[in-house]
Amino acid sequence: MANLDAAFSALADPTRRAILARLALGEATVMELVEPFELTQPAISRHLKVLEGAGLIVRRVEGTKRPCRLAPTAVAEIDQWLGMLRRALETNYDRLDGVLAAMKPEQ
Amino acid sequence: MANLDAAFSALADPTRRAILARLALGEATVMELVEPFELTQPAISRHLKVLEGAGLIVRRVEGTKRPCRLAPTAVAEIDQWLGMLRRALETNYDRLDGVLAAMKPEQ
DNA sequence: TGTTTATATAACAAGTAAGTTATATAAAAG
DNA sequence: CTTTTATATAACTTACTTGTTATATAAACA
Repeated sequence: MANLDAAFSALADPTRRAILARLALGEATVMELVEPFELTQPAISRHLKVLEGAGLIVRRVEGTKRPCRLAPTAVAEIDQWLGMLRRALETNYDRLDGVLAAMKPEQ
Repeated sequence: MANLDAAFSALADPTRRAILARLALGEATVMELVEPFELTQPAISRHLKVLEGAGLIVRRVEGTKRPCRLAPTAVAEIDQWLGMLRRALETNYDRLDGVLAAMKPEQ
């Protein structure tokens, strides 16, 4: 699961999360993604490269433009891994509930 | 949501994800967490500090030991943020389905 | 009390990340 | 064909990360 490194690492940056949030509203070109940020175009281009490398976005070629949109696969992978933690936390809660329930009568 | 930076960043490291996977099986002390890795104790101690800072684990004091266990809050936060992407991807799929459905008759 | 055990911290080296400016490329427009 | 527009890449700087070894602290034990 080497790709989780890239996916989580990509999501660790607030600019990249903001880009994903923007793409959640629909496709956007590089310049459209540059506009809302106080960053240069090369900086955004590199963020997009990171997101693409992590499988979080895909791009198509449209003349000189490169419209980006969300890709589905990485999120599914992340969800799957987090599911392990979720289940463990639920189990631990159940265990705690059990402990508390067992303690109640004596109190 | 400044904590998402810390949470995703913490999850980006495979050693830290392995530690979390171990803690999903139950509480463990620092030395118990060092054992399965080819890393020194200070390295693991720092990983644990990162995980704690991200709200992914909590520790209690038990004599000279510091048993660690999973903390629930951060995973919930992450899930919440990913929910935004999930919903967007579903919507985009629906949209694509719509487009494909609209195309079918003409083909 | 002196030693061992469990953990944390400091100091440092090497690698990676994220920003910048300058420049390259290639399609579009005139 | 020349210019503009959209994007990518290179070179560089600064800062952070992750590992190491050496050392500190404090509880447990003998």
